[in-house]
Amino acid sequence: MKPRPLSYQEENYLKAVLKISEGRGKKDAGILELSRALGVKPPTAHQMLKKLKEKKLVLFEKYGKVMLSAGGRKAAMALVRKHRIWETFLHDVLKFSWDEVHELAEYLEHIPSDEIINRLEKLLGNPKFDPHGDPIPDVGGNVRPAFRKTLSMGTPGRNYHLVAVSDSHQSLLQFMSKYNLKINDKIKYVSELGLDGMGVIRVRNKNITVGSTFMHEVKVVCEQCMKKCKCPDEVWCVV
Amino acid sequence: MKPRPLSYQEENYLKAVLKISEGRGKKDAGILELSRALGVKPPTAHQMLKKLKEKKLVLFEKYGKVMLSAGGRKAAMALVRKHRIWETFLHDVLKFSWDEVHELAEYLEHIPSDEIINRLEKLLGNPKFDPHGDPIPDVGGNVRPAFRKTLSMGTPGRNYHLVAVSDSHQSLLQFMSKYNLKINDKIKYVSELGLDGMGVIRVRNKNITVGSTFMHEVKVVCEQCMKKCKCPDEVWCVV
DNA sequence: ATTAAATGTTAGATAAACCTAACATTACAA
DNA sequence: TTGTAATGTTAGGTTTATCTAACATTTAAT
Ligand SMILES: [Mn+2]
Ligand SMILES: [Mn+2]
Ligand SMILES: [Mn+2]
Ligand SMILES: [Mn+2]
Repeated sequence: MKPRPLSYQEENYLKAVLKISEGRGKKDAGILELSRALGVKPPTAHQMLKKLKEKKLVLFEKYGKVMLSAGGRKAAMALVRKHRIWETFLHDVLKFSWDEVHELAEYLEHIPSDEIINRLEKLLGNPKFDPHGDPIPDVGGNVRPAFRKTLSMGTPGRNYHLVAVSDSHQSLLQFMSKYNLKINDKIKYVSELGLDGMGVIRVRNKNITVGSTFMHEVKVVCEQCMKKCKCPDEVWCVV
Repeated sequence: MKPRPLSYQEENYLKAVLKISEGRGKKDAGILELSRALGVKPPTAHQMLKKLKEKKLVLFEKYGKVMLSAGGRKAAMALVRKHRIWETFLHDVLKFSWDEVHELAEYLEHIPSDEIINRLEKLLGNPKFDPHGDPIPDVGGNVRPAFRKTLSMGTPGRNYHLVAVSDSHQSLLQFMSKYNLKINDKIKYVSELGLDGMGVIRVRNKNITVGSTFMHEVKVVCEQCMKKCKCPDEVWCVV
């Protein structure tokens, strides 16, 4: 077995930098955020990031923030592509539920083969989105920009399309299964409750009271924007 | 991500002990053989085997040979099952050729999920053999005993069924593709050439001269034994 | 029975990825 | 503007899996 170009952990760190630095309007990542996301202590993340800087995969100055280099971004995107194609395979072909696929894909994404991924993609009919509604990068690492906001950023009274959910929040995913909420459902943001960030939504003529996690993790696009995005508060999310 | 019960390498060592100790009539494995099979130096293998002995996965006395404990054998068999089911998936569903699947399965076999394997098995129609003709252990880790010998152990003049090939010998697998030789082909062992272990076989009314690797790596069952195995020189192979 | 070759063991070193404890810098709020 | 909280850095240690060099035992051939 030939040595991998990047270690298992190097890949995970690059993916974490991508997720944090390009999430909800941000453009760089701090060591502390990274260490939390990766479940390690700050000095561990710091050491790894210094190594990735040596390898020219990240841009990172002393006491500064971290960004991906072109090469680092390409590697991270390749990982996201693998992750989402595996999730789609597990969901569509092996019939795992959407709260089960993320954890398994965390392992499968590190299998060092682009060819498996390309063949799976074809087998699945070239899907553009994974089971959680997140866009699947193409072979070149490009994602079609996905504009969306969290429900908590929405305006009570308006109609939205539920386009994506957090892929790693098990209990949220199970809550949604229970109420039969799915990607692409039309939902109305009825009202804010003003208590613990809760709110009320209306789906298929039934009101559902949802909690703070739902409000912050579920991503929506407002009806007008389905055709032409122009709301200033909808953010491009890669991950 | 929860810690694995066994590390990636511990799994590989157990599989190597299984392959060597239960291959062609043997019942234990030496440190030197193991180190060669694993591509490490003898002290490395020695150290790991001591650790596996602590964990009660192998039986191993000072200056003695290595055998699997019941627990170690179960873990090793689980790995072989995963390996062969992944190989079958890659071959049957993703259409990889039989010389490509082994290397990829070396990675996939370590994905820590029994459920993926069970669902793949069902998807594939509960196959009993992998693309190289090797038997797939069931959920309990049992393999149906497979009696077979190498062509070099055969008798010139007799008819055989080609039942299995080495899964890791790329050039042999490519040679066989070239001559359109497949699992389950009926072949006649025409003659021994007495030079470099070469021989001549006859398949579909055409003679093919084959080399030493072919003679030693291709496994066959003689026609009579297809129904009832009784040749004393046919050996039970798990791996 | 002796000796040489093959095989196995020990000791000590290294690299990767993690840790804790202590220290340094930056950000921001009073 | 200055002090505290948040964030980042350094130093030094641990574990796992690897290595080399030296030594010990077993096996097999003379
Ligand atoms: Mn995911
Ligand atoms: Mn996803
Ligand atoms: Mn194989
Ligand atoms: Mn095989």
